[in-house]
Amino acid sequence: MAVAGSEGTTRRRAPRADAALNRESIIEAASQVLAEQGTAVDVREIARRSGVGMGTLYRHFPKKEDLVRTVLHQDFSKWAESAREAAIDAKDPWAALTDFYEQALTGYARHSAIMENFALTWSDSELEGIHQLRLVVEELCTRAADSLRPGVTTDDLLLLLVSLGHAVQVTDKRDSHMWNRLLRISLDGLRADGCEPLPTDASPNTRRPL
Amino acid sequence: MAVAGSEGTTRRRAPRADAALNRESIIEAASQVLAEQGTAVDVREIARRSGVGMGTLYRHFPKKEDLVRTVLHQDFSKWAESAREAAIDAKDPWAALTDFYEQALTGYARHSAIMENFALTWSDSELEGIHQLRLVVEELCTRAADSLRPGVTTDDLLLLLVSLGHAVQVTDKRDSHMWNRLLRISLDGLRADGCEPLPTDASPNTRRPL
Amino acid sequence: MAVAGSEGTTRRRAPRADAALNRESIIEAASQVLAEQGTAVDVREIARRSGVGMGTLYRHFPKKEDLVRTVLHQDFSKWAESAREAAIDAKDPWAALTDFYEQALTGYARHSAIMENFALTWSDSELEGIHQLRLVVEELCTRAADSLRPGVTTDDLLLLLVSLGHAVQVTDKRDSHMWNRLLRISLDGLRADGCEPLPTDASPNTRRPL
Amino acid sequence: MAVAGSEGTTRRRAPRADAALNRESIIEAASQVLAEQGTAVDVREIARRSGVGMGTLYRHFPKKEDLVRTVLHQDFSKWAESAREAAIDAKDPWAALTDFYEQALTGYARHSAIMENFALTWSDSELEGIHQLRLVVEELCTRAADSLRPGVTTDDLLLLLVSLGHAVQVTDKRDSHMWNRLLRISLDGLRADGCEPLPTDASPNTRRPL
DNA sequence: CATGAATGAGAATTCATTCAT
DNA sequence: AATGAATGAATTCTCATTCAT
Repeated sequence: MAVAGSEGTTRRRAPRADAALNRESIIEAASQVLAEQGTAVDVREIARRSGVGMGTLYRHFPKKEDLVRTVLHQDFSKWAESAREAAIDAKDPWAALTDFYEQALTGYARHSAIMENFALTWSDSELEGIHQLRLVVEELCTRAADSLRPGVTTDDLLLLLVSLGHAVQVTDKRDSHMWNRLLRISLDGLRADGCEPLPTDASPNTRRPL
Repeated sequence: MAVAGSEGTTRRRAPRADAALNRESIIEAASQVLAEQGTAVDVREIARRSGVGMGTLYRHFPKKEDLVRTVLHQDFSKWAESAREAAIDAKDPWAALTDFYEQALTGYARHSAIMENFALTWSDSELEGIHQLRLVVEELCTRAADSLRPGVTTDDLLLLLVSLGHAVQVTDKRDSHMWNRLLRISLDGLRADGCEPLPTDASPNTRRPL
Repeated sequence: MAVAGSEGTTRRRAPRADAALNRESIIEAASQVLAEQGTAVDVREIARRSGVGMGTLYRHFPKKEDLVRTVLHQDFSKWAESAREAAIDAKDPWAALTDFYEQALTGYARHSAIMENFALTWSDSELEGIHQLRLVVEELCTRAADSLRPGVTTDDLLLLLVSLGHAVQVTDKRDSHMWNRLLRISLDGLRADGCEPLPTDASPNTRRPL
Repeated sequence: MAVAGSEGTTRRRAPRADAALNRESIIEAASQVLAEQGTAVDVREIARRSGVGMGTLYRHFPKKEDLVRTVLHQDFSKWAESAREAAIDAKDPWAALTDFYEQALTGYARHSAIMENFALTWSDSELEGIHQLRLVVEELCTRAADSLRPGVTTDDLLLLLVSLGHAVQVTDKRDSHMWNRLLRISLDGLRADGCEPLPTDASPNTRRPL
């Protein structure tokens, strides 16, 4: 296995003794597998797909969690970046926001491990990648402030992303119809048009204020 | 084990009285544990908490799945019922809808296994309990038709519940603030006020139609 | 369960507190079950079929083995008796022998536990029932001495019974054809007609004596 | 476990050399244990005797049945081969047949799992090894046709092997005397000498035809 | 430094036997 | 004395991590 120059199952193996290439192979394979199956994957599946042995994998990442963290860091960053780019091209702040959600939900919401982890850590941003995402949202929030109903915060937008991301995962892969409707609904709810402001501070559990 | 007079975590060891008590202990413990940890729990943890031996547990529920199904069935039904009751007392159809969401999200959205299962099966209602929930939502949807923006379906409302349910799980237990804001946003997005209708049929992946 | 006068699954339950009846129920159920499934049966299956509780069963037979031994004792005796009776009616000693085998193989060779145990203990007759069977065979052997090739012993005839009994178990229940052919072959091999005698004493591992 | 330098029951722990050695250890240990105890063995016993951990065993054989099948396949083939070789050297077709039985019964009839499986599958030859054995018997049957009483089939000879194999298992290991006598008897019954033919086709349950 | 085989602590399930009622 | 629920050790199989080569 891992014959120099030949091709295993998926990835190419370091043709020479360059550890960095191996590391990349592992991360790439792990990203795929984590996206497909979430963090509960068997480490051996990752080793298999990356074309390296278990020993090599564990040399680079002494614990499964180390590898997972690394991959999530990277994938979160890619996610943030792709969504940010989608937002940049928009003609106005509101379009930027909607394009951001479109892209974020289309591109990465099927990444099981991403969503799994996003759900757990969106608020404390322990992962660098999540922090980036938060920064993007923060900027969008600021820029679209005029179109947004008053009181909407970055955390609101992030939680909405978590929430819709889950809706995406839960609906049929070939049918973006369902979650798109939900997105439309939510975005309309975020609009300034005639809606009363959201409460600015802590007033938990309040029923509708009328 | 199950020392007389002492108290385990939850129930008494039911010195013998009736097996029904044990069965209840098991279900109750399982409900707790499933709520906390989802369906991936170790069966032994359930046995431990209910104060019974493995054999007893397996006498009542020959397969782990039997126990899980029983608990989910029961908890889904309780969920549907509690949410329905909250809706009944409302003064108008719209209030019924909002109260329904309030209650549904407050009461059970922390139940990991419930949400886990809801996410997987909300659309096919294989579980009796989910079917009940769907019926409730269906009725609410019909009754609030005037207040809802045109085109909103039962499936939309259910997916919204899945989605917000996840948001609840993801936010701090002692702070309903965050998800409540999201609920407000979503409900406003569902309102008829000046919003264009949602597309009635298949028009997937459309950006905002304007 | 075990309602007086009513009928459970198979057996009747002791209508009054007569332990002897219970004991009989247990033995009869055990006999059935052991015949069907061999000694590896679940004790609960026996309790179920006999209509008594586990406690009662274990009161009568403190160990599974006690019950098994009792049943085997009884069934071996019945076996010996039925085979002996078949032999008694025969018109001559040789016919007695063949009728004995016919009956022995037809009647009990499907009794899994019997055959299982017969295989293990045929030579030391630890069980009373096996001893009876041996006595029957001994007598048949003596009476048919003239028709049997010289040197054939009771042990030969018993081992043949073990051996053919296995053949019966191994062949299709509805086709006695196969094992009947084997029986014919073996019986012919036992006949005096022109065959040299079997070695009288210990000459183990000898190839054909020429 | 598997202390270097010490010796378990059978093999060395194969310090690493090659997994093939371990695989062999496992198969060899399994063969022994299966021979001794039949297919109901505890997998751990096999792991213990081969000096490997459970994980190793399960790496090589993902299911208990895989291991059992592998061992049975191999041992059946060895059996068929050894018996066939014994038959080849014989001076005439009849001697070939008797030598075949001698060898078949001497070599493998103590192998519990072999006989267990042979009993279950002798007629449908699902296992490759059994098929080989059947082919050998078929050839012997054809070649010895002149010496055999008319009507004897391959199935008769196979069932006889099953039957005598059981007799071997049932008799004392150090005394081949007993089953050898039975073999002599059966072989004589198979001879053409003055015996009426066996019924060619279906005439089940017939008593002696006279 | 790479490899992938080996490890062994779990996790689900079964069943002889005990014991509270 | 009868009941059948409760017990828990034993059994098959999995997977993160280590280690010999």
